[in-house]
Amino acid sequence: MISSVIFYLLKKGAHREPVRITTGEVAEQTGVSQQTASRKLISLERDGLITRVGGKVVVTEKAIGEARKLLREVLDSLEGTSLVFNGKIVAGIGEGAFFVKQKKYMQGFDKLLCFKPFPGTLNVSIGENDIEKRLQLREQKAIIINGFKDGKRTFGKIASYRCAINGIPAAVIFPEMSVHGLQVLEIIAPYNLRKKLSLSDGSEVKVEVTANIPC
Amino acid sequence: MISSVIFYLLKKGAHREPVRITTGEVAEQTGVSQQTASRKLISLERDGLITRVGGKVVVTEKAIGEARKLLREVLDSLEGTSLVFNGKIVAGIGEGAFFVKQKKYMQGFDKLLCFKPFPGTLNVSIGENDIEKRLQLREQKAIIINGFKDGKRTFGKIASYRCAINGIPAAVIFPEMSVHGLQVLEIIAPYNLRKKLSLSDGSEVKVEVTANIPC
DNA sequence: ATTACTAATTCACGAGTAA
DNA sequence: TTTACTCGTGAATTAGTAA
Repeated sequence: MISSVIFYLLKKGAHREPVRITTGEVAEQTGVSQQTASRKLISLERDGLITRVGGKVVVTEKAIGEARKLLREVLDSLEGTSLVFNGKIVAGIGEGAFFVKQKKYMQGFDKLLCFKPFPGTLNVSIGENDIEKRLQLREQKAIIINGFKDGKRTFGKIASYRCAINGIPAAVIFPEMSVHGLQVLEIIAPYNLRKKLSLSDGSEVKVEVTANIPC
Repeated sequence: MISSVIFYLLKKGAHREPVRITTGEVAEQTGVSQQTASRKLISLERDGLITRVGGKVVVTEKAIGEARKLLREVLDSLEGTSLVFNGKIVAGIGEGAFFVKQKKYMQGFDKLLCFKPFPGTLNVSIGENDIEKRLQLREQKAIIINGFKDGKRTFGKIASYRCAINGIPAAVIFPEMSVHGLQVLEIIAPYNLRKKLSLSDGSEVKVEVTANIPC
């Protein structure tokens, strides 16, 4: 478990190289006695979170990974995450509109994204370089629009994130059962974006996705 | 003191609005009993880190500030901080060269920045918009080159950060007793940057400063 | 100087439970 | 349901100290 002792060691740069750190110093900085600091370092070492050689301390990869994950999660929630994609408009097959129009989805969008989308999706093909960012995005906490059943057909849930396309508020959606691969972002907005932004197939657009930010 | 309970609350977005969070939930997520979670929330409330109204929890500004500070510090150390300045070359008064040439400083640069600088400084005037970033930079942990006394004269310490100017490794220095204001960044590098980058007064350059990153 | 053991102590914990 | 009280227990902490 990542403790304040690990945070202190990381602040000291003990993840890059062995750093001379005494138990007394840790004690003072984390508000415990020297003996407790000693015990904590021993137990961190036993748990494989640090290694010690000759009074110098190194934080292990394991601990670095855990710490980074925790910090990222909290900081993303605290400050939001912004990812910018550059892409080009590509033609859809009209399938998007059918899904977006579904009443239950509409209700979900209105409630969770705070707008009623225009019945249609704008497909943006992102560059090779942005695929990595796309994967990063999917690690962010999404706004989930629940799926539902409609007699014969099942409509899966939709993960979404608020975004701005060329500065206009919108949302990027990742339907559970998407027909699109990693290359295409599906965008919905309160209006017909093609008209509003005068877009046609091949137009270049900038999509700035902001995760972990409220309406 | 910022605890894992605060982190959990922040992940839940309890810094933006009151969030319904039960003691049982906190207990489960932080690996303690419901009773302990209850006690911890009570003590957080007593310490003014959270407030509770009708089962909903909000994290106070005080706690948010502390958490942000801690997270930033650790994350900066872990991942380094990168700040990009755009600026223009301006003429110096030759004073920089005199200081940089001092043997003691030279030794310090070589040891801490891992290069022997060309005896001269390149002055980059940054835009209005970048002043804020400059202040941000000075909050980062600097590489400190110690000052010294030379009989009559006192040479103050120099704070420095590694950087890349138009992609070339260099360092930006902030002498304790600088003649420059907030507008000008002083750059040193292993070579004559004016020649190497074919710069003249007024040339536009990009300076990417990377703090908290080793040589 | 620093580390970490043992012994004494405390105070944090979970169980049980009332509201 | 959830919260938070009391109480008994022991794990975690500090003091003292040896190495």
